[in-house]
This record gives sequence, C-alpha cells and structure tokens, in this order.
Amino acid sequence: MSPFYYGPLCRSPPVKVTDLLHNGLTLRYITELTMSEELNQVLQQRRQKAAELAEMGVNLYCNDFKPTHAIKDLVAAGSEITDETEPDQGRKYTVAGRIMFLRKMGKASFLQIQDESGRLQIYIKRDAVGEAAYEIFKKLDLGDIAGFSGGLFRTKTGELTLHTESLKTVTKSLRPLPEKFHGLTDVETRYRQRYLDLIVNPEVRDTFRKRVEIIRLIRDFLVNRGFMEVETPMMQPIAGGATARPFKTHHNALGMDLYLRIAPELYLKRLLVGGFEKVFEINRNFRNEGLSTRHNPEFTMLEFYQAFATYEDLMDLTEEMISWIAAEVTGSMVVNYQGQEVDLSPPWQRYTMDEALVKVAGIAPEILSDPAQLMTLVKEKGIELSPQAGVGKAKTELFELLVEEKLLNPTFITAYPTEVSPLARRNEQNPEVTDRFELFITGREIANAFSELNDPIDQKARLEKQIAERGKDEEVFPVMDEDFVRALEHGMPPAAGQGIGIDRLVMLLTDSASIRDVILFPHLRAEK
RNA sequence: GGGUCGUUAACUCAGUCGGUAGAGUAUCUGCCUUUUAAGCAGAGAGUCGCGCGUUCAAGUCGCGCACGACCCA
Repeated sequence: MSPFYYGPLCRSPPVKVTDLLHNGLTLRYITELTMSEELNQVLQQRRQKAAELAEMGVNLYCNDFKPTHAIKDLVAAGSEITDETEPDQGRKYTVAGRIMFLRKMGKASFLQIQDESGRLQIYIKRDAVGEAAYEIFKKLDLGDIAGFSGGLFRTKTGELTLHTESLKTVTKSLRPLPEKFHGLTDVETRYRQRYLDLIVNPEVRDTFRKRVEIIRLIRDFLVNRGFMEVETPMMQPIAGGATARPFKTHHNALGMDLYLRIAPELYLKRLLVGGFEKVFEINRNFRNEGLSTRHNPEFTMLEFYQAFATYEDLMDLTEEMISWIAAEVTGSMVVNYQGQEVDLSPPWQRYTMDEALVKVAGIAPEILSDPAQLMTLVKEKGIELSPQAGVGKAKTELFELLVEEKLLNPTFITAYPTEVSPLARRNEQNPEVTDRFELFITGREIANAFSELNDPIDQKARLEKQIAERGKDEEVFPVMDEDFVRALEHGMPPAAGQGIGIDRLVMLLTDSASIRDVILFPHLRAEK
C-alpha cells in the first residue's frame, strides 16, 4: 500500500514536511481570501473545510497521486463481477475522479466519481477504512477530486461499485458545482465557464470529442491521398484570399502593421508554385465582422489545393470525404440535424446556379436569359444592388435569397458568375461563369471550391478591379499583393482548391444549433 | 445596427392587482453501515443585473444602460 493513502494501516493521516509547508501557504491563502473577499456562505464554508483539512495535515493539492486504472477499465472489468463476488477477492484498483454525487449515511456512504472515461460508484464504510480516514472523507465535498483504492463488487441493485479500502484527497474544490439534476443550462455561464459545462454536461464533452475526431479523420483522409499538411502565416502584411474585414495588429520590432489572416489561400498557392502539388492547412481564420449562431470572429477552415485537378475532381473528393466522416463519427450517412433528416450518401445533387434558380426557386428560364427582366425581378424581391452590379451579381443575390435555405440535402452549385468569383478560373466555354462550386447542406454553405486562376495577367487585372471597387468604403484599404502576382508569373500549375468551414461541418455532424456549441471558448463581450 | 424575450439564493426556477423575498437542489447541524436525483428532523443563505424616475410604498410600473438568447439586416 502506498504511504500516501489514508486507510486502516494509518491510525492518523501521514504528515509529510512538504505537506506542512504547502498547507502553511494554503492556510494563509485561504485566510487572506476570506478576509479580502465578500464571500457568500457557501464559499466561506468551503474554505473553512479546506482549512480544517489542511490543519489535519491533508495536502489539498497533492501532486503525487497515480491512478492505476481509468474508470472505463473498471467498467470493463466489472463484467466479471457478480452479486456473489466478495469485495476482498480478486483485483485491487486505484482510480481518481471528481465527486459528482455524494450520499452520506452515517457510518457508510456512497459517492459517484467521474474521470475522463466515465463515472463509477464508490462505497466507503468506516469499519473498512478506519476512523481517521472516514473523518477525512466526511470533509469531502461535491466537486472535490479524490482517489480511491479497493476491489469491485455489485450492490443489491446490481450497480458496479468500488469497495474503498483507502482513499486520498487529491484536489480540494473551493466552489460548488452546478445543480446535479438540471445541470448547467444558462448558456452564458456555459460559454464563459466552459469547464463547468464540461464537468456537468456529458453531451457537451461528446460534441467536442466528435469535433476532434472529425478533424483527425479529415487529416487521415487527405494524408492517405498524398496531401501534405502545411502551416502558413496567420499574421499577414496584406490580408488577402477572401473578401472580409480583417483584424489589425502591430509588430513593434519591425515597426509594421499586420493583419490576422482572413484566408490562407494566397500562401497555399505560393506553395503550388514552389512545387508542392497537394497541400492542405487546417487552422484559424479571423474575420472582424458580426457574431451570430453561424459566425465566430475566429473560425477553423480546412483549405486544400491539388495541382492538375479541376473543381469537378474536388466534388468527387468532397462527397467521398464528408460521407465517410459522417459514417465514421455518427455511424450513418443519414444524420439528424435539428429535427430534419439529412442524407449524405453519395452521389450528391449537382446544379448550376441557373439550374438551381429554375428548379429550386421556380424562376422562368427566359427571365434568367434577359437582363432587363432579371433586374426587374431583383427589384420585386426587394434586393438593392449597387449601380455597377451586373447580371452575375443579380443572380447570386437571387440565389442567396430564394435557393440557399432550401438546399437541405447536400447540393453542389456550379457555374458561379465570374463577377462574384475574383480568384476562380473562367469557364472555357462560357467566360461569364467560373469553374467553381459551393456546397450547401441544411441550407448553409459548407464548402467553396474552384479551379484556380493561374493566369497572372488576368489575376492582376481582377485584383485591381476589386481594389478599385472596394477601396472607398473599406476601413482597411485593400492593397495589391505584388508578391502573389509575382509568384503566379513564375507559373503555378493548373490546380483546384477548396475551403471547408470546419465549425459548420461539426455543427452538422453533432446536431448543434449554434457555432458556439462547437467552439470551446466562443467570443463573448467582456464580463460586467 | 433593429426587433422580441430574458437577468430573483451557489444551481434550476416561482413570485398574483405595486404592500415584510419563495421552492427544489446544493450548504450547515442532528439521526442513519448497500444508497440510486437516498431518506427523516431542523437551520442558515438575497445589492431581485445596474441607474434614474413615478408612488406613502417598486422584484413588480416607466425610461436609460449592461450582459445574454433568438429573429432580422
């Protein structure tokens, strides 16, 4: 038995010099806090108990406890435990966890502890652990982390339970846990104090485990197909690759302003120029815009680029990747999202934007082909367009208004107008549209991809046009990325590239209504 | 940015027509050696988000602000 345990072999708790030193500090800390803060009753009582334990020589924040097993190991071992199994037969286990339930019944008690792998019931009896250990146990609270050693048995009602032979306090909690039955439901507290949310709401832990799993699967999928994961600057002198307002920061030593990236695109393309033919990056982008259930100022994007591929190749790849991930993570290619059934089994619907406007929005084809009628329709729908906006912009606006939200099952929309696609390659048959697709699932944009523009002269002209149009009303004045154009002048192989919003994909696969439910620490206004 | 709703004990929530602030959980005390949201008896716990106003009197009515949620742009 470890000398650090309090059990029947110790008449009183073992006191170590380091514990005494530590507890001296702890006591002073507790006293100072109690004096300096206006503490409510519960917090005062917690500190009082902590002080009492410290005075008994208990290290409140011990650093030398090693569980031999995770709780899930005991649950697995428990399959061999029957009602008749004696607790002192068989193996001994040492586990540690946070106390989530506590039922004290005089000289014996039940509690439930939780570690990362699960929950386990613990039984502790004064006669089994001795009076000194039981006195220490009685000062434990819900929320404390403690370790327990003993054998397994089943209670009258058949619940697998650890019969405590010795225990140890590991970490004292000075604050109460949220209520055990209703849990923590106040969304503001859940986001601000995510740790509490994670402690008491198992489905939240589940969501974030799935998030990690999804990202791992994406990596596996791409790496298995010969893609190389790279890291490109998140602080950029010119925020390019997308249309969005960036965050600005400043580098002191260089004496220059930098922007947090709104997209990694222009750097990943430089890598294609450099000769890496299949690259991807999964990382944060930052956009200085409004917050909503679908927008967080920092969000995670997957971008990948493949030389000698077209946007059509990427549609096949995307179908395969997302349906596979869904099956791996949820067990099915048919997922439920907010009460709606979404079928992710390939193949997915593919429409050009014009087809979608006709088939989904019910617009007559002759209206689409006549600019005058089209503009009239746009006005009727209450869409305001800037004077320089053309047919392409008009169609895109109609699409966003009338089609997007109806695309429940995965749908690729292709043939985006060149007017709204400054970085995409023109279609060789019809220069008015680009070789591009967006993927919509549950009415939301999940992915955006195109055959990349690799003609440096066309690219420079389009960027100049964009700068001229946007320059006046933007807070951050758009600047020509001369080095990006120079890179293209060296020659970028024909390639297709794609971005997938990871947060939105995770929302879909975890049935989460808000992006804040899939981001561990979403941005909120400062407290108070 | 606009609209709607919300903010009361540590947590989850009631609070009527404006008249002394309530419950369950949690906590504390006592009893209880196989409980299951343990139980029984008792107790303590509040800047009713903040400010101003109306009123003899405001958690409640009005105005403003803060924070949050949802919807819209």
